[in-house]
Amino acid sequence: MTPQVITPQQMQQILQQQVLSPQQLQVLLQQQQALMLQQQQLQEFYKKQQEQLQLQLLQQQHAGKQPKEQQQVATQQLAFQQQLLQMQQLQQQHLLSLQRQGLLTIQPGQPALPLQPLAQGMIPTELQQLWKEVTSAHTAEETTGNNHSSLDLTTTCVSSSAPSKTSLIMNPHASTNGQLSVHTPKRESLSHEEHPHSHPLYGHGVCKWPGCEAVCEDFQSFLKHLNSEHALDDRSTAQCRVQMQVVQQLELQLAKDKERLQAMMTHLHVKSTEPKAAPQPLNLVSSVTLSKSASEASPQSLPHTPTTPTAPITPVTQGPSVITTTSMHTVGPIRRRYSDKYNVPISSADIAQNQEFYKNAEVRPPFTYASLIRQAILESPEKQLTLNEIYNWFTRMFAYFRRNAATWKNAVRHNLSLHKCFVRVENVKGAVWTVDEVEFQKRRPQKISGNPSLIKNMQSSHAYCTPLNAALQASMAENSIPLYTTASMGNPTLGNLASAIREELNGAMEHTNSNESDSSPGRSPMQAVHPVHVKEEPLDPEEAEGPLSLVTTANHSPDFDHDRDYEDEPVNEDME
DNA sequence: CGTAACATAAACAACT
DNA sequence: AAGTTGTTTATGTTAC
Repeated sequence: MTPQVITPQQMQQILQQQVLSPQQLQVLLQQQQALMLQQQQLQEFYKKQQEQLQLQLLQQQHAGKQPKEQQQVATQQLAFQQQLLQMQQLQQQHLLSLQRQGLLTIQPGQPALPLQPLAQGMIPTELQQLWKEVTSAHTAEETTGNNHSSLDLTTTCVSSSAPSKTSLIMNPHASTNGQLSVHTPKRESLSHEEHPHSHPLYGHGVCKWPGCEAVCEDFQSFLKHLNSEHALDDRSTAQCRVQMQVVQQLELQLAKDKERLQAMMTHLHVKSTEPKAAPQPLNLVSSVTLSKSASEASPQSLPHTPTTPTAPITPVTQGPSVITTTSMHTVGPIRRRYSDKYNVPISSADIAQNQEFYKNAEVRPPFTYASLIRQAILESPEKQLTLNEIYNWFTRMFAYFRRNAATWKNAVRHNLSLHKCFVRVENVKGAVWTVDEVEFQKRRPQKISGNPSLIKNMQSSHAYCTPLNAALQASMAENSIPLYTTASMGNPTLGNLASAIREELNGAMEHTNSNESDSSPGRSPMQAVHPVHVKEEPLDPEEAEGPLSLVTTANHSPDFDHDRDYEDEPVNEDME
């Protein structure tokens, strides 16, 4: 199983050279919309057929179930399914073409993970750089009215959260399918070519910048507004980023719906025409470049093999199970080395979400050893693990750590010893390691480079604002905290985004809290263990400091079976 | 450029 | 004796 992942480098390439180009973004959006339309047509078509079938079945029943008629129905069904498949193949071709253009970065069934670095992996400065490029290109083309429809997408997206009666027929969880065809992209694109005064961010006298909706009497005033209100600043940059993620979200949604369709057809016994057994991996490279050890460890992972079985994680299909695999202890800092540029902070939700991915793909997790160790310990029922149990957690949860055992085990031990936040507790049978949460939080780096005040304002409001707004605001606020694309969950889209964002925001708050409270007293009393061996520490005067909220907020997803088989089945560690 | 955080390697001791 | 566990030192990388 060769993980199909985009290397960070590729991501950046894509980001810098392709995705963010206004023209290409436009193309992407158009195609996206076209796809959505297709999807809807497909579904409607499907629905009709379904109704017909049912009708016929009913008639048959009344007529007394003659085998002949049943045969007829069967053939009809087959024909129908073939049609469906044809359409789907069309769609797939479309997707493939998108990929070839570098515009589409995901595949149905593709892991969510590779996407995240794409969106998240931009540090503010990079983003600004990119944004500069975009805006310069944008202004250059503004007169020709070229790029467009970002908000269309947004609105489309929003509307998609309404339940679709179409999909309800087959799947109560289906929520987005039929609703996406709000626009006819062709018309829009045409009008853009022809009317220099049309602008993707301007429509119906309103600025369509996400979250803006300022009324602009004419195009001129709109331009003025655009330049004044949406100039290059942190906010706009963040909003742009959010928009990217909205797009990604939609892509994921599409992938998911396709898969759903697949399942539906499968359910209806369409085994004959076996469509796509495996989603074609796009020409992604497994991210072996994440570290040198990884590259030497897995020399086999080469791209260009579209035959590779499906990517290990398909959170798209996995539903909530993927997410619930970890309680939401906020994972700490992220690894910096090698690829840190491309994956800035990732929340615990990320770790949870991508668990399936890391379990199977030999990709180096972007988290620090300390974070992982802590995660392992916190996941345990007793909040304590022996060294060996920690090892086992590593190997169980991360394919990457099934190699080079000597190296990373040493690192684990080293981290355990080095960091004050890990406390060794003598037990009846040996010693276990626990986490001093306060220490851990203390240790967390100041990842928030943006304006913390904004975040604060955010917190009060984020809970109830619309998901998209939440996304925007959150992104505005964080600047360095990613909104990850929620690729999983049965009923995804914005709701998930919202929760994801909430999660992120909490993370953000934690960051700020821990920063701010660095000088404030109040240590968490939660340390119930009795460290036998206390590490010498400088005993800073400000040592007493404890963001209590950190501890309490670290509990987002209670419905997690903590120790589902986590008890150390001896894992095959070094399998090299 | 200095510093902090991190990864990695390795020496070494204590223990099993 | 060999492996495990834990501590410590050293060095290099990266971000800030």
